[in-house]
Amino acid sequence: MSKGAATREAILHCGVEQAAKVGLSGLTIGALADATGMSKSGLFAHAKSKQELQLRVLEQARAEYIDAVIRPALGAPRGEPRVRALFEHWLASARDRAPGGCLFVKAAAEFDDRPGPVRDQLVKDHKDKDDTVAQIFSTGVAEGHFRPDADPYQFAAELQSLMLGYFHLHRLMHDPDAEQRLRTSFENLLDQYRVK
Amino acid sequence: MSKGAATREAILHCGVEQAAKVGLSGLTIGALADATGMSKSGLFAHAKSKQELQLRVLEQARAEYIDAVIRPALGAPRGEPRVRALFEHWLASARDRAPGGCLFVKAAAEFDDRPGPVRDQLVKDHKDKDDTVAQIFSTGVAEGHFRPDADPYQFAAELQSLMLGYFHLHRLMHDPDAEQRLRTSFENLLDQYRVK
DNA sequence: GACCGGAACGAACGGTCGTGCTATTTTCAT
DNA sequence: ATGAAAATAGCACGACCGTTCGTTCCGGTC
Repeated sequence: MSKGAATREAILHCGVEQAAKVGLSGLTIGALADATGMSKSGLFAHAKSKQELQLRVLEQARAEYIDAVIRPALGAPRGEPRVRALFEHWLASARDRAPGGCLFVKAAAEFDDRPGPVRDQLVKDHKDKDDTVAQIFSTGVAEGHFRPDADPYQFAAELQSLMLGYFHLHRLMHDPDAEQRLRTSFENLLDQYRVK
Repeated sequence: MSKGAATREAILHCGVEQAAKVGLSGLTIGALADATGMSKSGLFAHAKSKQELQLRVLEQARAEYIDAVIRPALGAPRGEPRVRALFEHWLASARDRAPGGCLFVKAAAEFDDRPGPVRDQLVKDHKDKDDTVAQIFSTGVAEGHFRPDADPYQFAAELQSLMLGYFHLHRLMHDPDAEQRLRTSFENLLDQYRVK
């Protein structure tokens, strides 16, 4: 790997970390330069603009999420086990990411009212994730684990809601019961969709 | 009402509006001064610091939330009707607040990793809200509408999750089905807790 | 050894931020 | 009507923002 590519990777890694703490808007060129031990201008040369940097960081976060959550889940057996694997990896990646919560949650709150390329990319990423979750759930329907009349996208939306609630309880409220509450809700959710 | 109190009220009203768009951190003295037709220093004189301004805006938003959601809900008959009233007013205040979503949602995402008075106040406000929701739900248990072994705070957490999910779908994804999905989830939630 | 292209640096720019200080205007009780 | 008090404006500051520019350093090529 060339020198430039290596530092660019380091920059993005630090960028995701910092953005998870202070958001994509709070992400600052100077602070990121300090964190990577570079000069502001040296770092800036790797991204033509701050917006470009935000998009790159978002792309990196997406890749990390896929590696940590989606891909491992797809390794589990089709149907409910795969849905459970998705849940467990999602929860683990959310719980253990310290400090700073999920970058996507923060970015979603930041950009839901700011049109532009960053927002567009964010919407696209979330759509992709919803598609994937819905498709994973569908294998559960095909396997006969879940009711055939279930709406996979309704499930995806409800699972997303639960995760958002968990983030809220865990990161803002520092509620020690956050994980237990999430697990309870998740089991209830599965019960709802399971074939009786 | 004295002149000063009037403008202070106008400032806070504009402040809540602006903070709902760009967040409590994105809230800027200069922009707020422009919005209210004042000079930066003139407006600044009303708040000793930006942090103080953030706290005042938060206080104002809390008051508006109580007026728009909590108080009307408490006017409904005890039990499930009151829970439903809470839900409807909450949804209405979230749906019709345009533009900019719920200030508390944005602020929660912004400050979950920034210790300080603002975060403390935010946690306190959310705790108060959870207490109120749990207590409203409890009247449903007392009335025999909900299962006596139900955990009111689990219900509060799940309702909060649903609202967060709705915000996500509605404000970021612009999903036209957001409200329908929320209503479906809410009915499922009530079913879960209802006495069979 | 001369040369070259990429990588990083330091300094500086224009702009905006929050925040003080000092006038000036406006309000209001007497 | 008048004088004290409150409200607002004007101005300047230091800090930090994203961005640009010229320069330097370093590894590989002829």
